[in-house]
Amino acid sequence: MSPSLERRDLVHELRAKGIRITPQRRAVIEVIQEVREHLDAGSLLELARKRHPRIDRATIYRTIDLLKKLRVVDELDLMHLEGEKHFYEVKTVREHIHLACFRCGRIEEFSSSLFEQLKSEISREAGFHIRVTRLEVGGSCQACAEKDVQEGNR
Amino acid sequence: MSPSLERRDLVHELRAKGIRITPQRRAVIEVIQEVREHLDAGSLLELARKRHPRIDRATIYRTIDLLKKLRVVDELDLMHLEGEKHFYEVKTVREHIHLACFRCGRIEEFSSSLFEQLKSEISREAGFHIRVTRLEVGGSCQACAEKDVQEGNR
DNA sequence: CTGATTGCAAAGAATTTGCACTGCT
DNA sequence: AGCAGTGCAAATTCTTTGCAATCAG
Repeated sequence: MSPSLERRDLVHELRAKGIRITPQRRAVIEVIQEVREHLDAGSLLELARKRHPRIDRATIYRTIDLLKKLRVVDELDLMHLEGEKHFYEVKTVREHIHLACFRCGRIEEFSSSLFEQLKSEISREAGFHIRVTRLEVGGSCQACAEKDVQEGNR
Repeated sequence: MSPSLERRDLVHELRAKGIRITPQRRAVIEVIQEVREHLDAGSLLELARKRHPRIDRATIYRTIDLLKKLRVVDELDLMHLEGEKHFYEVKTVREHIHLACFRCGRIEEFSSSLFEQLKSEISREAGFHIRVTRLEVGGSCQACAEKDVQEGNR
């Protein structure tokens, strides 16, 4: 129920920026901050409704849009493991990579200084001003890779 | 009109694998091989119809699926610059990164040995067996980054 | 010949929009 | 009080599916 320690208090942060905080927005923001899994719009709606029962789908999407524009959340596709939904997570200090297992569906997170180096290289060599990056990797997680071998898949 | 030199002849490659080559599939494959831009299902349909006028939307999607499963094409989101379409490209020897400019919409490609190193690191350290990766970067391309500064955006 | 592939039409999933009403600051 | 934000319902966009007819090998 309490926000994880390493995460900032988004509600205050946004209010300080002059963003209007409605109960609906508060509900969405709290859910997205407190739930560790990656949420799609549907589950976000479901969870936000526990706090603010009359909240509508449209408000969820509008709030997500707002948070994306403010750059406080990242949008993920997670390799479209389950349809074409998008998933959302609060931006972390260090960006991380998502490893999606096609076999068991688990999502692992991975971060690496090589990724940071790669991003600097991109800015430097392509003269590209990076606002957001998304690195998704699909394949088999360790456990499933072993099963693949046993079963002769690969 | 002629396929670019560095690309293999997919039709023969697939037939060798026992894949049935229909005129519809041939049309889709030829288009995807010959056109340099990233195509979404809609433009793929339009272009494939020039070769095989009665081809249907469903066949496009089914063929894309087939090619994805055979791992001869990659699916891209290109940062959802224009809606939620997906884009397709024939897999290249070396995977590359797509840089999407939010301002002018241009897509640049970038490849780097750091990316290859990062992928090895992921397999090694996470024990993850990588099948496909997608690295997309959004921001401002060189030209637009300059305009951003001039206009005080940033 | 025969099962894989296709076109068609309809359904489905995710997201967006127009508009009158509500409520934050 | 004023205007940004909301709920509702309908619309849009992209993709998938069921089924009878067709065709590649």
